[in-house]
Amino acid sequence: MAGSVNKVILVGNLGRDPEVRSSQGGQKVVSFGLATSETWNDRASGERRERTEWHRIVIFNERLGDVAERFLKKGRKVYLEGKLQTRKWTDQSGQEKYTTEIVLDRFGGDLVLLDTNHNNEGGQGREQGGGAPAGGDFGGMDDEIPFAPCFD
Amino acid sequence: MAGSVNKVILVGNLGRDPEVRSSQGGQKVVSFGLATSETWNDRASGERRERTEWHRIVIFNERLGDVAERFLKKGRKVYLEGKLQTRKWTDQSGQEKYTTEIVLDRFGGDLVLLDTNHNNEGGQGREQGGGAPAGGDFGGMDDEIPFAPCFD
Amino acid sequence: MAGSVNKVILVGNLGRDPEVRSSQGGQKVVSFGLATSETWNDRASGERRERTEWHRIVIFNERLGDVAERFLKKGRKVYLEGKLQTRKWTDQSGQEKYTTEIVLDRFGGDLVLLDTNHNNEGGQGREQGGGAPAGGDFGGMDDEIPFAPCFD
Amino acid sequence: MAGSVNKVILVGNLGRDPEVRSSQGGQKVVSFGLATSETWNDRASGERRERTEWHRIVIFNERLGDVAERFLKKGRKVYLEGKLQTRKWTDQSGQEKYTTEIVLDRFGGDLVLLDTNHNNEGGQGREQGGGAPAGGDFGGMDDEIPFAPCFD
DNA sequence: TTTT
DNA sequence: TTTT
Repeated sequence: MAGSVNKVILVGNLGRDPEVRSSQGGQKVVSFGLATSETWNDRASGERRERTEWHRIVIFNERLGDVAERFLKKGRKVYLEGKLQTRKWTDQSGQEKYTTEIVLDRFGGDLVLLDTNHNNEGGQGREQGGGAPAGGDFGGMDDEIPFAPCFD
Repeated sequence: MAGSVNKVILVGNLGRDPEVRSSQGGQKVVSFGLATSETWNDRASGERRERTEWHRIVIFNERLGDVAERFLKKGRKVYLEGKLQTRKWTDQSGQEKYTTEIVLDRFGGDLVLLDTNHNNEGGQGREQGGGAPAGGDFGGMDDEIPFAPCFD
Repeated sequence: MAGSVNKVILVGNLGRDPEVRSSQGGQKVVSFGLATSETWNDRASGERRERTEWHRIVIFNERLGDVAERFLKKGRKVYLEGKLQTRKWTDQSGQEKYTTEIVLDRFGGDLVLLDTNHNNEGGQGREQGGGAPAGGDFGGMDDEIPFAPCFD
Repeated sequence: MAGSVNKVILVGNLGRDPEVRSSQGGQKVVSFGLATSETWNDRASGERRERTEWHRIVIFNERLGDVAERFLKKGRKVYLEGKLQTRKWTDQSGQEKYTTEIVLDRFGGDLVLLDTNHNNEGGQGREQGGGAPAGGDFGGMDDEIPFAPCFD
């Protein structure tokens, strides 16, 4: 189809430790559920509302699967890039069902750990705080750059 | 869950003309199926392979719904940004089913037409589409999936 | 130009506290430098290398500017969505210069705080750990969903 | 800085045919200017306004460079994914300057052609472009900007 | 420089 | 159902 894009970008938290399995071809496959949530004020009642969305993540990509297996744990926050894929399957009663997953495979995908200072259950293993980058100016860029004008 | 992101970016082609309905609240809702495809060379056979993925798009956003209703037609290519949302519903036999949709609502979403010079076979710049098929089953997905409810 | 997209997605750390100013129109404008970094193994030497990139962020969007002013601090990690914009300006010696910024304005942009448990310098104000979502299954999705097959 | 993301997503049109050069290491490098534009209604006057933004694209990625060299031409519309990178260079008068580019390299990037049926004025499906202008000044930006060095 |  |  000459040019299409299928991309999902998520930042969320793992609901459980990842599951690691092997595909038919002996390839490692890592999967987990990832939660995102959004909050808003209900228009009618004015009440604060929240909705959590669960996403099925499936990693066929070798390198990213290794990262996931080693570093991802229940509760950790992660940035993730993949593609949408819907599979058909048949349940025990013979019913056809569809499941949509976010897939990271050899053709694409990305995985970035966002909370390296994650305290474990035990509480020790705390890493040093803050992700403050060294330096901290505008990267050596000219300080005399004038204030950004306002368009419109 | 302080800080999550749920974003889908698609470039694909509409399988049919959009369907326009009204939600319980009288709000316009526009929906359609969008196809993306990827091609690759099979590792074993070396053959060229292709896989088409169908996405259910649901637009609650007023402005984008208007754009979709007026300009989107079967076959047109579009860039689209939304969020993933999975709904549970019950079919006629009482079976619970889940459907994942890409939602554009008042909290976000984007829609960009990519082929404004859409020429048909005839070539004379006629906007195509014709008798928009009443159906709209979204890629073989169950046709009895109920109308997407409106959140908020 | 019938259909274009200009989008930047960054996850990085603030180099300094945000600066807050007012535009000509009395509108609040918040700006800061954001650092991203990438690491890789040098092909020749095999050494681990790192490169930090600094981005100039400018927020014209009212709501997001408020969020930035109240919650963003030096060192904090943030997910951010904006567009690229290059401005021409003239320095004191009359030289023309160009600066590229990531702009969040009333037409778009997003800002998500990623480290709510950020320890401040003083160390107090620590919030409770972990962003582990409640529940933690695949969101009520059917547990009998079979293992994802491997494509290709 | 444990975990950062630097991603640019653009859909735009090439201002000229791509330039192809070789880096110090003999690697092919393809570059071009890409235009995006946005239109809006001015709040005060109500007038329709348009702003075009020019982006410098630099492709170090071998596979994508080949695609760009073979298929991209002046005027073509393309979806493109890369990362932001700002380079410092010194002009002939010894002035330090900075240039921000969107880079696609071996670590990432994507390129999708969006108008394969690109018809020229003549209409007979001829790929356009003609005598690719030797210039290539990227949106009025300084023509003396030196060739982008190759990292790694 | 593109495009509508 | 689209598209090449």
